[in-house]
Amino acid sequence: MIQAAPIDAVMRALADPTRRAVFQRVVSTDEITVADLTHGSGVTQGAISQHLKTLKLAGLVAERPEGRKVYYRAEPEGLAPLADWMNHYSVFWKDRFSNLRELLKEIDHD
Amino acid sequence: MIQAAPIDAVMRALADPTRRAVFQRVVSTDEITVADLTHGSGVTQGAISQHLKTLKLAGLVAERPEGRKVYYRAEPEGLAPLADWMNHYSVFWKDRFSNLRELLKEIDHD
DNA sequence: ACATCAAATTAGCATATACTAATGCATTAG
DNA sequence: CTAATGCATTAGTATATGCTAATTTGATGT
Repeated sequence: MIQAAPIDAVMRALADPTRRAVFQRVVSTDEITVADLTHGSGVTQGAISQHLKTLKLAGLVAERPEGRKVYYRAEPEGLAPLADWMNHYSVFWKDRFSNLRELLKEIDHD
Repeated sequence: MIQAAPIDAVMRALADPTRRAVFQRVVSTDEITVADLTHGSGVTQGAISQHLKTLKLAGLVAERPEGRKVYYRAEPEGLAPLADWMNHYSVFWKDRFSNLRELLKEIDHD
């Protein structure tokens, strides 16, 4: 091990395909319960809870307990370390900026 | 395991801090040999070779053998899967676009 | 030819990780 | 109060991973 920065937690959290899939499902919904995430995930509820814990520690998701359910939502700022890291290599992906360019236009018109 | 896409190889390759450090050193130079990468890395030459192999399989570096040395260089397009993945969540990092905005200006003036 | 050097590969080991099954802990329903 | 529900946590296990030390492979130098 060489460092233990936030980028580390983020990259480790997103390295696992199952966990990345969980994150994507959380992102694609406003809020979603553990039970709903478990359905169709291919793993047990316990595994989902473990993945959510990892994502939470990485700052990628947040929870909102309600009764005996717990709703999870994506945490936008959690991706910041990764965005910053990418930014550092941005000269590399100049050619892939078409979408971003469009996005910037949208932001400008907000 | 749920999938085995290129994003998977890239994320796994960049998940390890030591390997990420190797990549950064490769990026920061035009070309660099295994021996040079080994110096100051804190791990053995064998370990560095292993990390380079992983990075190569992920498409993040390329090699140029010359005599008994092998020069490694960064492979820009290897980051494309990660850039695309980030792009998918771009609505999340709207607020972190200042640098990109500057970069786009530079590109526009090329 | 022989020794040396650079890098890749291998075997072995220790740790980390992803998972399941089982259990624990609140909360709600009857 | 008791049972059931939703989620977290734990123990245990199998596999993956990162590392070292040693060896192999290939190229250069003497």
